[in-house]
Amino acid sequence: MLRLTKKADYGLMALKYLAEQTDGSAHSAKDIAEAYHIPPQLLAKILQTLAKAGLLVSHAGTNGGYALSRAATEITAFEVIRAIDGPLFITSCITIHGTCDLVGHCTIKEPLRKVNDSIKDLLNGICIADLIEADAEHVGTGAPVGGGLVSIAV
Amino acid sequence: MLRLTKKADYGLMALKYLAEQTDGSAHSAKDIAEAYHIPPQLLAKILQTLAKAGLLVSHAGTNGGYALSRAATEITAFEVIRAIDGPLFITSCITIHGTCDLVGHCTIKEPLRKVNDSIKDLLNGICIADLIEADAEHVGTGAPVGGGLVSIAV
DNA sequence: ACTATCTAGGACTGTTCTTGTCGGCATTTG
DNA sequence: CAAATGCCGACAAGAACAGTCCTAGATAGT
Repeated sequence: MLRLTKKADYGLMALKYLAEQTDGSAHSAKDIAEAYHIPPQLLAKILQTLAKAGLLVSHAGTNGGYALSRAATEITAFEVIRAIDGPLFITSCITIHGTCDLVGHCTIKEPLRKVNDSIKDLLNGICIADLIEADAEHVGTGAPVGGGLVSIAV
Repeated sequence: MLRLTKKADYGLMALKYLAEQTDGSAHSAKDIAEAYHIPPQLLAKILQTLAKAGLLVSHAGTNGGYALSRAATEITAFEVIRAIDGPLFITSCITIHGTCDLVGHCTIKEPLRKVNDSIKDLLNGICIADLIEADAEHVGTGAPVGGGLVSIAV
């Protein structure tokens, strides 16, 4: 639970891949899929979604493919996840309609909304470029995420 | 996505309910279920799980029921979620075995592990008592969660 | 001792989500 | 035109989730 879908995983990997390519040319879904052993057709879908969300620019035809629409420092993990997996709601109480199955009975909606926002902030503080510098001590670059990136035993 | 299950929701609500009762007596699954219009048998299961996890103490028999095993300030949201939904892994790369479907290919495992830990910290900084003071400005009490509990448009 | 009330826990079912595949169509390059 | 590539909708298998049902054991009150 509290799990990203594989699609979001794949999407992040693909974005990272594109961010690492500095030649400026487009890279096809097939190329990326092969690089990471991801089902090509599935990745194709994901890239299409990301393109529609404006995170990628696409170019059809021979030698076509995808490229980042912005600098890798300007695309956040939150945008990617949101584009692929949809709006982020950690609880069923927080829906698009703002209503809850348990209207009037749910007592944890507000507290959880704050948690929800905190996670959003967290993900918003991480950009694609950060994924590349995986060895850096910090995760966030801009957001006030706080220092406590301590591993807690599961 | 990045969603708590309803069970975890229900569990949190039930814990909050129990934390609000100051009479010290036990409260049955049925009582709580009725208070929140939750399917009684489902809540019963959840409470059993929480009892097995040591977060609740149970008492069978007439006038039996459940009570918190510790102070509401000593039970974190993370414990509840972990007890009900299992270990927290935001990505399939981070598993119990530590292995990834894409062994050797997955490039985002380490960055995401940090995010994972951050979310754990966040949830560990929230206790049942915090759910009650829903109007307080802050969410966390102990963890260095950072100030940015800003709502970001979804 | 009997009964009502409660927890404990297994089995099962229907629904939804996730993952992945297939097939057809549009666009661009050579 | 043909090959490469993106675009899009439909579909299917499997897993996860939500919820129900039934039975057994424990306890308090009478």
